[in-house]
Order: sequence, then structure tokens, then C-alpha cells
Amino acid sequence: MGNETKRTTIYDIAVLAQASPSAVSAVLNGSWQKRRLSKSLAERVLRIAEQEGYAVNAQASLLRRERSHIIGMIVPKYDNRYFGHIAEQFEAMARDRNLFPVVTCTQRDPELEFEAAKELVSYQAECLISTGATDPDRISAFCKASGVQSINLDLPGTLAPSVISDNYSAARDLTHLIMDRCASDLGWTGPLRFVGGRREDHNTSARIAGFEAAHADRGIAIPEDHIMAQGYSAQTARLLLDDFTPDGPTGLFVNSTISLEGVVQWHAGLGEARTFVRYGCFDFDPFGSFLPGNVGMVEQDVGQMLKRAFELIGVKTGAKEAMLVPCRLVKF
Amino acid sequence: MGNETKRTTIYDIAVLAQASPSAVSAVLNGSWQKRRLSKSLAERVLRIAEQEGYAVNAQASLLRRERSHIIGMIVPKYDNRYFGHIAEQFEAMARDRNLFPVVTCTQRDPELEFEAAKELVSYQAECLISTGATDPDRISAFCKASGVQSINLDLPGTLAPSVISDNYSAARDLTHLIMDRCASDLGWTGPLRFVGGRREDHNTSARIAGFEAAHADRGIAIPEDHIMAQGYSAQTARLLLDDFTPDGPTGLFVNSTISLEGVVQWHAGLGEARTFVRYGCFDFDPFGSFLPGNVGMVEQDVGQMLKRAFELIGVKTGAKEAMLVPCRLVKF
DNA sequence: ATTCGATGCTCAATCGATTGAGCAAACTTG
DNA sequence: CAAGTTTGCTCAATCGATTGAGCATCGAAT
Repeated sequence: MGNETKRTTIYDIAVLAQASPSAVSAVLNGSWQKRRLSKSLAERVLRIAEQEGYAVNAQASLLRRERSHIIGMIVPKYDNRYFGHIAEQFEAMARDRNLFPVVTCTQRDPELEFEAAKELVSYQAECLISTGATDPDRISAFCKASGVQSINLDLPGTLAPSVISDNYSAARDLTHLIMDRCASDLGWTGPLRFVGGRREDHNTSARIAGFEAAHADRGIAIPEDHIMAQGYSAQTARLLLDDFTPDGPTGLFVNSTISLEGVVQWHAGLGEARTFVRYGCFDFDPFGSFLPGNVGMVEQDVGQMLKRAFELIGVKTGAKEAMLVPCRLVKF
Repeated sequence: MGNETKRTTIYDIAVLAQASPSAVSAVLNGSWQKRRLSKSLAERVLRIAEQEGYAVNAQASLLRRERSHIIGMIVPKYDNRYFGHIAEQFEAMARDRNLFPVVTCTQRDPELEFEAAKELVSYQAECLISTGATDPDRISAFCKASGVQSINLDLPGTLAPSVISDNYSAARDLTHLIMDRCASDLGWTGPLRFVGGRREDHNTSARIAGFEAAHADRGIAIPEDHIMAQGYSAQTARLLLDDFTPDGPTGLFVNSTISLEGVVQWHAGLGEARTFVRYGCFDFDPFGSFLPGNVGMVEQDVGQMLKRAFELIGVKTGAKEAMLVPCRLVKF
């Protein structure tokens, strides 16, 4: 990148202002009063710095300083309401606390996840929040070895404290809601189908447990093939459902907005049978309430989750049990 | 952050490996072959580094190195499909090019925008991409003074090259699409209404121009009050429309998915009149096609925009005219 | 036996900002 | 006016990694 013009340093400004580099440094980092420098020197330096487009060299500054005030986060994706919110709120909350947030997105790629975590540690992040990480323990182990705090968000790990949604309870509530609506709208009380996600995933399995509990509450047995958790993508959901044309009333528990896209495509193609389908989705989308057949969505409480995560920063926690944050059930 | 355990440095490893710090450095940054160090030393150092959880201190490393390979981006929001995509793809493309991406989100706050830009320059970013910035020229001026390249994305500026969507053409096409559907579905050919955004915004004004051009193409006059561009929020759109209950067929050009939320709320509350409304939206959402009355959406070509932006990196451009990237019109 | 080129490593300066220590001048106080 | 205090500034070490220069040692060639 052809930067002919070397960046302005305190030494350049020192020459221009006829002062020592240390004086310039003190003025520019605001410690000049403490260091008893005159107001006139301060003003002179500031004026010149402005003219020269000076920006402190964070690398040099951080190298010398005690603390970096950097706090890192890895996120799987941005193009999704949930993670987008998390990243955005994380940045805002970090700034409120005078920390410098660095977020990086890892595309659900386990290798990239680890590389990104290492990079953030290299940048002297004081704490690293792993959001929805596929292998949070690998990251925590590395952080521990380098003396950096780590916290898991959205998906739990065993080597660092975790803050996650109460998937079980919310799934149970959502399942009840869908069943209620199937009963009231369609006069039907059969077992629902669970669509999307992966059984091996912590969150999916907790949600399946909630789904099953709700059925158990009502003494309804769930056929094996009603749990369709073979992947997250819209494509997958659609393919799974393509084999299935309901011959009567049907209820679906959809495990993410991304799977919901596939479900809605399938639903739209059903023709008349469409009116006998009710579904609900675990995760929120502002357009959700306008989708025909959608009876409710679970909104994860991003604000609370992050609040809890921030409370953990700088605290030595022995307890590694995941902290559960309740979700909001939005009924349509 | 109670980091009792100081981070491991090359000096610590040098002691453990009985080697000099420079040898350790060379091993860890991969230049050991070039520096003719033995394989046995390299292996010893690597093993110890692994054990100690070593991560290079990026601050120290970058301070000494010629180039930082850091490329910065500011984005207004993440919780939005368009910007989420931009941030995500930007990161992926940067990594492909062996650059280290740092994205930060500025909440549409002009002050924060500028502060964030300064921070990225402090981190020695080699290039800064300002996405949807309210005051891109202020940032460009600062970057220029500090010898950092800057590029505008999504919204143009006059002091740096800009890559933006061809708002005019896409708006014109979308307007024609809505008018076509009003004609074919409702047998109506009146002037549409433009909802959302701000007239002062470059993008909104280009879209209004396209909207007007399409009407002109058909010789349809637009009443003053049909341009309702007093803000982006769903709330604003809804309030604007609350006064308006259509007494016949109606067509709406909605200026963003965020405004679309308000429009859809209004639409859902219309009762029977609902069937006489058609609308289209400038910006894409995967659930858009399931919204009743929605005839199409404009999808901005994020991939192309970023490709163009990356082509500008490291290039001295005299031409400051904005590069227009065509959009895709998605018809439902 | 001397010269030469590899080989395998270490030394020390350097990047830019920070900060404890220190110094001279001006000002107070008794 | 001497002693002490305050004011306003500079010096130099330091953070951790990088890198050009340099220094032994060894085997091979002349």
C-alpha cells in the first residue's frame, strides 16, 4: 500500500513544537496536567498534532502500557439477526465500559475459529468471548495457557464459564404454544415435528428435550421420525419436508430462522393443505408475525446474556456450570 | 483483569530453549530457514512455545514490521441483512488476501463514526473502508492527513473513491415492476407512494429520482405528498401511513427493510382494503417473498461492491467519481 | 597448511509511546 | 538571603519482536 508519507509520530511533533517527545506524549494522552506541563505547550502541541493528522500508534502505546483494554469476541456469522444483535450490543457495551471491542466472524469454520482466537490473544485482548463456537474448549485451553480470560456465549464449554439461553424451558413453552394453537385452531392434538438443527449440538439437544417434555406433559408420544434434526440450512429443512405432504392437521417446531426459510417455502407450496399447518420458531425475526401459520417465536434475550457475560469479566469463577438466561416467547 | 500470569514472550522461551531471543523469534515467525537455524532448534522452540501457550505479541511485532496488513471497516449496524453481509464478506475477502480485517460498528452516530475511524488508523490500518458513513469526507480528510488510504462504500464521498449501488436504475426498475403489478393485478395505473428514508440522504434521493423517472416514463404525475421520506424506522413508516387508509388500489415503494416492517404492520391492519395494495422494497430479506402484497425486492450486489472496493486498495486513484454497481431485482 | 564457503547461531539497534526520576528556574517563606 | 517548594520541562529505560551485521566452527578445496 504505497504510503509514501510516513505516519506522524510524537518525534515529528516534538521537532515542530520545539519540545521533547515525552512532553508531546503527555499532552496527547491527556496526562499533561499530572505531569505539570504548561497550558501553552499543550495548546501548541495539540494544534500541530491536528494539523499533521496525528493518530497515536496504538501498537507502540499498548506495548508499553499495562493494560490493553481490548476485549475480543468471535461470532459464527453476522448475517443473522441473533448474532448480528450480539455483535452490535457487545460493541456498544464494551465501549460503555471503556473497552475496545474487536469482533471477528468465523463462518462456523472450526479452524478459522481457533485462528481468530489466537489472533485476538496476540492483540493482547484481556478477555475473549467465544460465541456459538464449535469447539469452545480448545479456545479456552489456549487462552488459559496464555493467561487470557475466556467466556463462552450461546454454546457452553467445560473449561470456561458459559452464558447461554435456557433452551430447554423456552422450547417447552414454545411447544406448548404450538400445541395449544393446533388444538384451538385445528381441533387437533397430535405430536408435533421438530425441524432443523443438529442433534449433537448442545442447543438443539436441549431444545429437543424441551420439545419432548412438553409432549410428556400432555401424555403424547412422539414417533421417531418426527425429530428431523439433520442440519440448519433452509435447503436441508426444505428437502426433509419435501417428502412430507400432510394428510391432516400438522404442527412444526422450527429450530432456527434459517430453517424457517425452508419451512415457509415448503408451506407456501402446499396448496389448500396449508391451512392445516401451524408452526413456531426458536429465534426471532421481525417479519415472523406476518408468515401465515406462524404462531409464535422465541426471542433470546441478548441484552441479558451479554450483561451476564460482562459481569464475568475480570472475575475468577470457579463454577463452570452454564448460566441459563430465560428467553421471551412472542405469541402471534 | 487479574492476569497474574504474565504472557509468555520470546525471552521466556529463549531461556527455556537455551537459545537467543532472535533465534526464537525467527523460529516462531517462520523465517528460521532463511536465517539458517537448525531444524532441531526449531523443533525444540516450537514444542516449548506450544507448551507455554505462546502467542506473539502483535503490538510488538507490528511496531517493528514494515506493514501491518490490517484493513479496517466501519459499518453503521450489524442487525440488518445488508450490512451484516457486507461485514461478513469483507472479513472473508480480507482473509483471502492475507489481510487482517477489523470491523467496527458505529450505530449511525457521526461522532462514534469518526472516533472509530481514528482508532482504526491508530491500529495502523493500511486502508479504511467507510460503509454507509454519515460524514465520509471528514473521515477521508483525516485519513489523508495520516497517510492512510480510505474508500467509501454504500454512500459516496468527495475526498475518496466511492463504490455504491446504482440506486437510480434499480429504483426505476422496481418502480416499473410495482406499477406493472398494480396494472395487472388491480387494473390500476396511478402514482405510487415512496415510503421511508431521508430526502437528504444520497441514496434516498437517487432512489426518489429513479422513482420519479419511472413515473415520467409513463407520463404519470406524482403528487407532492406521495413522497414520504421522513425517516428510516419502522415506527416512522407506520406513523406516516396511519393517516392513510386507501380508498382504492394503491402501490408503495418501500425504501428499506426496516421501513418495510412498518409498512407490513400497517398493511396487516387494513382489513379488506389490504387486497388492493401492492408494494416493493429496496433491499432484500429472505422472508420478503412471503409477505402478502410484496411484488419484489431489490438486492444490492454486496459481492460485486466489495470486489470493486478491494480492487481499489493500494491503488492511487485520481478519479473520485462514485463507481455504480448494478443491483438485482428479485420479482415475486 | 591455508583459504573459502557453508552452517548455526548471537548481538544490538530499532519501531513509537510511556513513565519514573531528575534538573533548572522561578517563586515563597521565615 | 538561605532554604524549601512549585513549576515546567527533559532524560533514558522500557515494552516484545524483528533484522542487518557479525562471529565462531567445520568440512572441503587448493
